[in-house]
Amino acid sequence: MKMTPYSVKSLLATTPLLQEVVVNGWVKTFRSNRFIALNDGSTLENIQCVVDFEQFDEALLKQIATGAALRVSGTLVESQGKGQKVEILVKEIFVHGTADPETYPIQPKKHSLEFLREKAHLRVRTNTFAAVMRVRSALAFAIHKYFREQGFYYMHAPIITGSDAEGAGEMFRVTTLDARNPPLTDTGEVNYREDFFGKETNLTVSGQLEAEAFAMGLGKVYTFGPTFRAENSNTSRHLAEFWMIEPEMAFYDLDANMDLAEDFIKYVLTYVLEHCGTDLEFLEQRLLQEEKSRPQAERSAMPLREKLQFIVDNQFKRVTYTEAIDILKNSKPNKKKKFQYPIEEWGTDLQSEHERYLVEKHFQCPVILFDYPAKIKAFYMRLNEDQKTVRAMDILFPGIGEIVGGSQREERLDVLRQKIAVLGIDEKELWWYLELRKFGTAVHSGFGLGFERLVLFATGMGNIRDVIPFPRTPQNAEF
RNA sequence: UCCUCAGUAGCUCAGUUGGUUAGAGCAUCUGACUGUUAAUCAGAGGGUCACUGGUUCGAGCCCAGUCUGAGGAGCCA
Repeated sequence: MKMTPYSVKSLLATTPLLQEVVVNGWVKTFRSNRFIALNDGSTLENIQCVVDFEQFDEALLKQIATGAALRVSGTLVESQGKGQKVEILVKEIFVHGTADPETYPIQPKKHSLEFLREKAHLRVRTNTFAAVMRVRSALAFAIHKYFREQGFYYMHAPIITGSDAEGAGEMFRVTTLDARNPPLTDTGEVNYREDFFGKETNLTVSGQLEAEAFAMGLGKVYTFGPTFRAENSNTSRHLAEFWMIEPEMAFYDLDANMDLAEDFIKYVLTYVLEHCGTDLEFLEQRLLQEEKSRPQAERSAMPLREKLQFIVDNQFKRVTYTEAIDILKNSKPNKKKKFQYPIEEWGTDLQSEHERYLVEKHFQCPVILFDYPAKIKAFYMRLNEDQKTVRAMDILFPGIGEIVGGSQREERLDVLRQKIAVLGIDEKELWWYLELRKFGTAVHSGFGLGFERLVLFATGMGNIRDVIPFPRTPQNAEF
């Protein structure tokens, strides 16, 4: 008898019953020497497989422990128990592979996220990580779906970059030179002319410059790929390798850019609310349990799904940097000197505590800050008429902080050259970027969205290392 | 990188003012039971108290250094 195996997900939705079925999966628990809870990753829920232990070899039953991989065949019937609608009356069990309970670390109990981080190769077998990774996959799909429906083209920006003027932090060097004995120039410097590319190269910190080039031909494009930052960042919001979505649109000004970013975020959150109900419900309960032990003030204001729905239903508040400074200046914590960095003058960058006050206390919803002082933002952002501010925007989310950073790009060649000169960047490094302004330049805009920060928000998880399969952080590239 | 906190059984954690043989739950093993939902009941095994050095008659507890982890800050997405 050869049958195509069912997924657990499809079995749980199967009617009518009394069919002969085959299913593969891993044992979650084996209760009373009779009930196997089997899961194959297709859904959070398990299929209960009922074994008449008198009919099976004792040696076989001993192999059925948490973590073992099985193929089970039998009859799908209505369950006599209360926890599930259907179950399989088992006729045959094949053990693909055992999992010795003495050494298998994922036992049916609560494990700390820190412990599971050290078992990243096994943690996807837990309910929490399987749910997070299914939501992550759905979000990635929704992103492509959204842009496709909006007439965007997906482009692949290079991972290895030769530009060192991107100004988005420390970079990882890419080289084939012998680290212990590199070729040197007459002046004793490392001679990169002898390196693979004949120049210094790094892993990309942003696909933006290349996306701008493509937007000026394809109109609307987006990148969605890995990004690398060699910053020594040790926080729950930073990774050395992460995934970023960077749309870039010709003929879009900053207002259109903000409209797109807001619509985009709402679309993908709506998608997971509609398609990941079971997983989100589980993650919501998990969060509720976790927060029970915390004081009221530190708990989430809303359950997870309600929070996501709230984001979808409400307009993001749009505030200029100048307005934000006024709000902060007149805020209670500033007057009572509660801020570690008091707001004194226009022109300084906002600290985390200021952003959190605006988002979590003052507006209590996502905030888009725009028109920042030119001197605290990157050289490629478009200068406003006031000559002081640039058309930059950051979207701030409760609990996450900055989830999007974007701008209208400086399309005027003379203005851009002047800014490059002031910053002391060599024009030769950006020759092709400047040519985009020389030939058929146009108003254009774009932004970058940190994918893991989006997953963090959508799943209610607290640490970015728990929403990416195998996190890379300073001093850690295991797996 | 800076600040703060932590490291005790496979896992989660308790361990009093420094005092004799370091405890619990889960997991494991043995037995009982068998329509269970992280099954239950009885018993058993399981420890270099992160590491190195110091103070003391005596250190899991005090001190110094190192390592690892977490939270916050900076950098940013």
